[in-house]
Amino acid sequence: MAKTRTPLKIVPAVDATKPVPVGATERIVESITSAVVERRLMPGTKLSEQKIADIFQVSRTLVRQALNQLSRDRLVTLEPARGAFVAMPSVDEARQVFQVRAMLESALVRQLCARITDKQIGELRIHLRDEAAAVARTDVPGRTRLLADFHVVLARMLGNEVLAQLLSDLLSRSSLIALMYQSSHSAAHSQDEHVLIVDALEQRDARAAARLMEHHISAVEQNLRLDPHTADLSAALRPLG
Amino acid sequence: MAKTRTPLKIVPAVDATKPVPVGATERIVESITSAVVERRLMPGTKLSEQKIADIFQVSRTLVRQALNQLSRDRLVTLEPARGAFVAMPSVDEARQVFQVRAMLESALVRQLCARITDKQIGELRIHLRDEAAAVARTDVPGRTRLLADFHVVLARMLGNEVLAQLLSDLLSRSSLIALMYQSSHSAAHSQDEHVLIVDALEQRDARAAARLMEHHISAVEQNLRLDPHTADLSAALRPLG
DNA sequence: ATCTCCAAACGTGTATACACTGCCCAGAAC
DNA sequence: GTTCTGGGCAGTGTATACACGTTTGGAGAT
Repeated sequence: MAKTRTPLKIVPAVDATKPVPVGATERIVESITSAVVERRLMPGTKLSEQKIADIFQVSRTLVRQALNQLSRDRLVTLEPARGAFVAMPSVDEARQVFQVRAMLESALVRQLCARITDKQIGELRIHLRDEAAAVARTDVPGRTRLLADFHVVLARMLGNEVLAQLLSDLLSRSSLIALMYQSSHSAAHSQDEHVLIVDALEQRDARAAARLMEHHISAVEQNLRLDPHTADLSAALRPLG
Repeated sequence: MAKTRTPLKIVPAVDATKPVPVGATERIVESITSAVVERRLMPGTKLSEQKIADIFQVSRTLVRQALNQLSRDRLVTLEPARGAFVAMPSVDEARQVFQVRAMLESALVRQLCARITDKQIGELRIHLRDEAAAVARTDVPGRTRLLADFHVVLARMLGNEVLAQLLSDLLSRSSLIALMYQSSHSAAHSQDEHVLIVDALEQRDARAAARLMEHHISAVEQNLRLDPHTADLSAALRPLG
């Protein structure tokens, strides 16, 4: 294994999709989060403080702050006196994340049916169109972000920022999980299910929307390589760092 | 207003109820969290880095780490170049927290009915007894903690640590909210409702358990001084720091 | 040739130093 | 008397220094 190739594909946040963070710490957090979600950083990768500090031209102090935040988001794990690594969520943790998502999001769409406006339906249709486009052109980072954002957009439509924030965290973790236990659930399939959910919302059918959402999340989870040869996989991935 | 009285009633974590944290940062986080939950720190109180550092006999570095963590938990707010303050959740935020709790916890008890064991019912009964005892002897910190822990214990019984962690955060925030918008919902009343929920769990009546839990959370929320003269109250509390 | 042990280097954990921002109050102008 | 201005001070924001634990590479012995 060539040790000389650059292990860190973190670029100082030239991400135009989000409002550019002003604080140095936030910029680092955003960059690493993006790098993980967009599959440029593999689980288990060591995140050396000094290397990151050099990349961002700041001192280790700010890097440590960023890594601490990321560890609270469960995107990186901090091993005492050993360093920070991109998290490797266990199978149990993966299942638990999806269980919580199912709880939250089925309740979310159920309540959303009662108060969603036609204008909001229109916004969702636009989002679905963007998703389909990203899927069609095989834009992996773009489609990953859009498919995740769909769920956050729903939360925002409830007008509940607390919920939106929570779901945002859970979706980042879901991305990491999907990355680790490579999903066989095609993006196209996910996108189809999103359409069905919006259809149910448009018809104000709370029961159907909740059922479809639960089915969607369950489908994504079932298509992870969790249940089968999980021991093999995690063992195979262990010495990857 | 006497400016000379000590504003910080933080004691270096001699809390025997939880497994004592080993790390210095964790100890500080735990102490401040306890102080807030147990009503020894009022919302809006300034948390000076140097003063806290003196109390815990550590450098500002570790205090900053702790304050950063606490700000992520929304228990303190960090105002740039001004300092850290005990958070003052807005009315909107309060409602949103309770809405999310209702979503999570109704789903929680619904699923718990299917798999709860008699042994776990027994553990819950013991917890209820402790609650009742704390209420009876008017042990405000103790009863507050026990009434909140009830919900976390339920989450743990589902075997979902992710959910338990999430709920733990939401309950800390709920405590802060209850402290700020002084609840008229008596602890005794809350305790009674906990008993009813366990009764429903014992009978494996998912529908009833969910309904009771939603009612319970709604009751706590309704008894906050949110809806009425909210403008007056928040204005009155503003210059408290 | 392989294993063990020691030492040096690397990297993290904590403390300290310094710069800079916002706040408070004194003093002057109106 | 009120208001605006400027300087000093307290406190945060970032960087740097140092101590300690971990890892790694090699020398020696079996």
